[in-house]
Amino acid sequence: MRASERAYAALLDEIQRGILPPGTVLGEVEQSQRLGVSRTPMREAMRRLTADGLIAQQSPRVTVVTDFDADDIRKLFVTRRALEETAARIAATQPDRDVFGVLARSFEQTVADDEGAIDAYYALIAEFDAAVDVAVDNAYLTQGLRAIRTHLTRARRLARDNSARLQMSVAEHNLIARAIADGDAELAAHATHVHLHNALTSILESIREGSQ
Amino acid sequence: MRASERAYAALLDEIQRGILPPGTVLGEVEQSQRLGVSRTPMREAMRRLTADGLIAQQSPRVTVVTDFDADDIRKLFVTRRALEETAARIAATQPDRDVFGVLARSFEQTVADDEGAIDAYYALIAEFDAAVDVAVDNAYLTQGLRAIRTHLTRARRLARDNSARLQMSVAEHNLIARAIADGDAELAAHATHVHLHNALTSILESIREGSQ
DNA sequence: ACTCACCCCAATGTATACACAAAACAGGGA
DNA sequence: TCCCTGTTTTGTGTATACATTGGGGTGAGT
Repeated sequence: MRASERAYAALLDEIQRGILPPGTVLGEVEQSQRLGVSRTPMREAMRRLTADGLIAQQSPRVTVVTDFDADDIRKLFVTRRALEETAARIAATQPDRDVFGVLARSFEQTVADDEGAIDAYYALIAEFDAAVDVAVDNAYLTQGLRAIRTHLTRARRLARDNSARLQMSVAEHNLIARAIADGDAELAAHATHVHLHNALTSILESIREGSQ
Repeated sequence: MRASERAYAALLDEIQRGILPPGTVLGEVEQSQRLGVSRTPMREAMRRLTADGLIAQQSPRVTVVTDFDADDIRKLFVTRRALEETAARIAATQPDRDVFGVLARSFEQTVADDEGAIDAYYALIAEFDAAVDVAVDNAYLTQGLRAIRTHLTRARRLARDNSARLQMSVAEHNLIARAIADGDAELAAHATHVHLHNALTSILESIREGSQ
């Protein structure tokens, strides 16, 4: 693996996990020494993170981890809704819908095991997202969704999901996947809308609780 | 201006204008010598263009200008519709709508001078886009729109606009701006949808004619 | 004549030295 | 004591040298 890529992956992970909290100053020399690469690949990694919006140049000399609060999450979900509703509609309209039938069945089975299945759940979501990316067959849309997901990971961390919400989320995804499999574009879009509304509500509530 | 930025701007412009057509191989050394910068800033510029989707690493050793055909334009407009309808809705919902009233009047006046006003027209569009960016106050949405506009410039070049279409486009923008100014979110969204439909149709037709 | 292996070359990836600029600090004057 | 100015320091921007890897070409062997 290339050094620039290692540096990018490492910083991305640390920002998403909150190990590098918002406002943290990232010096090129400091970070490159810490991660054992030279400045060149570190610069490349930091430019990528800047493009992603995870870090920003506060002034010509100081780069910091960008802020990410409840208001950002609301704005993120506005954009997410626009892209995912469109994606769901397209996925339901195109012919290769069999995968979503399989995914729907997977979601049904996931309902069974309720405890400690968080990782399995997120893995299934990732699989679903990947299937959507293939189905929409649209680099521009996929690119936008990828950006959203990058930030979404930060949001997920701020809000520890409770098991009840997870159960609901699985059921919602099941509905979306089934709607796509059935070729019902309207239902797929509306189910996506509802899912995102519930997810946002749950996240914001979880954050409000956490900050008390 | 920094060297990396000059290189980025130069390559971006050349790709958008078609001076560097799709498939053109871009070697780091070759391009850096041509533009009078060293490899380091040229690499940075090329990485940015890669993130933008304007160039791509075909293999580990060869980077080329990405392809951009009618099908790409269709996919671009699907994504554009999702983002711009959302943006229009938000702009119409928020309080600072006065600018759009001013813009609407500008569009009305632009209808008058029909010949050679292409540059003025595009300048006005850019002003409108900037106003939307401010109005939505959403970095994620703005970021997505920015990416779309980058590619849109390539589409515009493929399709030479005719004066009749320009007249219609101005009228459509006028309606959108007025709808936003009036706080009519639904009309703003639907007018945007119609505008994008017409714009796409016109572009695809223009390309079909050109390839004959 | 065709194929496979080895070598060479060319292009990218990385490290580092130098240039430049901005911010912090210290010193002196008001 | 505060402010202004000059200097020092520190960090980014750029150039270049070195490392590494992948591809192509040439040679020999079958």
